[in-house]
Amino acid sequence: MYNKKVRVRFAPSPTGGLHLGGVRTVLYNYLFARQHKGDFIVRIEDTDQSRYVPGAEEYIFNCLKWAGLEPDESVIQGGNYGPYRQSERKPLYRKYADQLVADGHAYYAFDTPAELEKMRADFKTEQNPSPQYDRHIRTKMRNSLTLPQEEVKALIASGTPYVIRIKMPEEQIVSFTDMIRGEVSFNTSVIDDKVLLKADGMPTYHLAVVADDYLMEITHAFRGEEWLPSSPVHVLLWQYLFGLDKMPQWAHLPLILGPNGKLSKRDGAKYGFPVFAMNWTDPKTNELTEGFKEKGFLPEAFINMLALLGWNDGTGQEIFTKDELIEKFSMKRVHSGGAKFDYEKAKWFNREWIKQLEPAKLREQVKQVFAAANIPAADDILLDQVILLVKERCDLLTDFVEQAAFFFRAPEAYDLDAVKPKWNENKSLFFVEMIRNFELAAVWNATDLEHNFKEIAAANHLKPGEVLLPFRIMLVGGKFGPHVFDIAALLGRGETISRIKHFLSLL
RNA sequence: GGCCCGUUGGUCAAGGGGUUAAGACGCAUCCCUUUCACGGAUGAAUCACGAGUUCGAUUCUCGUACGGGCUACCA
Repeated sequence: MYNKKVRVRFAPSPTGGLHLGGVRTVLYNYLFARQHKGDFIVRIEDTDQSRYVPGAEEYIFNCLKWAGLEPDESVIQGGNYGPYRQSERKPLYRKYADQLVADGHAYYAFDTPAELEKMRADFKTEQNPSPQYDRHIRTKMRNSLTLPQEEVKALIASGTPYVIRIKMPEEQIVSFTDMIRGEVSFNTSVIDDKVLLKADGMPTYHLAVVADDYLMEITHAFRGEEWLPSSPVHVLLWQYLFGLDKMPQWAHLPLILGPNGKLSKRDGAKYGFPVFAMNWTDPKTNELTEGFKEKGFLPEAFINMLALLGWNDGTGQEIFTKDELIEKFSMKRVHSGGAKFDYEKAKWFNREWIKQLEPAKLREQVKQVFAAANIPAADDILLDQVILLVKERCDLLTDFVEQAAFFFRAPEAYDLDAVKPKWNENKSLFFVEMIRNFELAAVWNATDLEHNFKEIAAANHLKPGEVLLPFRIMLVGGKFGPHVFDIAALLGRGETISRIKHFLSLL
């Protein structure tokens, strides 16, 4: 299908938590690479040194590892196209910027931040609330287009800080074919002269993404829709530097929206659902933002849910394994419109995955959740039986605590209100007799337990319903859980009897 | 303000000239279950609006409205 080996990249900026949309971008990259037997690269876009956040890079890789979307090449795996951190590639970019200047596609600009600020203030009107450094303004600024050549040379020689800006051509239509939305075009007259190389010698995203995609032989570039407005800059740079025929195919992914528009970090706290893949603690403020992992999501469910947020295979199938996604994913079937994230649906995906996964596949994750809640569950065989019994009533892995804690320790509280009002001497006598019966029972399984229980109830002129709920509360503490005799069977004779005795003493 | 992208039930969405406009989540009712769930059944609920093209537009074109994104020496 493609004559070159497919190479895609995810290029995060390590400035904080990894958001839903980011993981979905990773996913689509990953699926596309796997489907085409290509390479998936992670390149760290850390050209803004002022936004450096310690730990963010490591955090991103931890998230990818958890989600099962690990790259083939990155700062971790290495590769033949390194370094994979743009800050370490700094010397590479300058020559491209210089070449653009030499070819007349870019120029030096000496305006200080204060001067730029003044420009924006001076030219700001109601009609134009955010003036651009564009073809009109650049004639009024201090740059190599307006200054005499000697002065430019002198300024550079004296070490005056400067940036290199692209010189946007006039009245040119720049267009390209986006894999998701078809042909997209822009008029260069309304685009400003973006900075390509900053005063500190670092490239901006615009230069870096083009140079690195070229150097790393990227064939397909997928990124969020928020990049669409700057894509003409990138197309022009490709044209000037490397030729349009070498440019990767672009796909601008639709945005994932929150309940009130763009999904922001704050939405998580506000609406009670996570936005990050994993817990993220801001090193400056120490503020913790909860992640899907810690909230109790399975990675299988998480990527399944993300894959369907903007894509579907057209058949109505919603539950997909990673391998199925690799086989069936298609960029052409990705929606062009943004999708509002629905936490209820996300939980449904998780519930489906919990239901269909074998207890052994759930065991380690349930153990972690139990450990965090101080629930002693050392016996794997017992744990697997418990998981099997309760998993269909769990949306999240953390629900296992509530649903299964009573298997491992006696209830801390009892729903006495559900029992007391209807309690009587007859019921007390029944349970005393049940204790005797349990003590003498030859076998201990759910079927026989239930049989005996009902028989004795009948002999005591009690309807099963009158004593079933009290029995449940004795064992569980509340009105929930699997079939009560399954619980008793798993709890064992000693524990069952002891819980009945304890409860009777409370009445 | 300008530019760009988008718009099928509350949400995710199939369908791309003629359909009773799929399906899923959620919601409601019922069945199953002497708990809570699972499961099953049923139901309410959708083509933003206006023109045009056409014998016929949810589907194609153009406007309008609405939503979103971008508009930094951030990515």
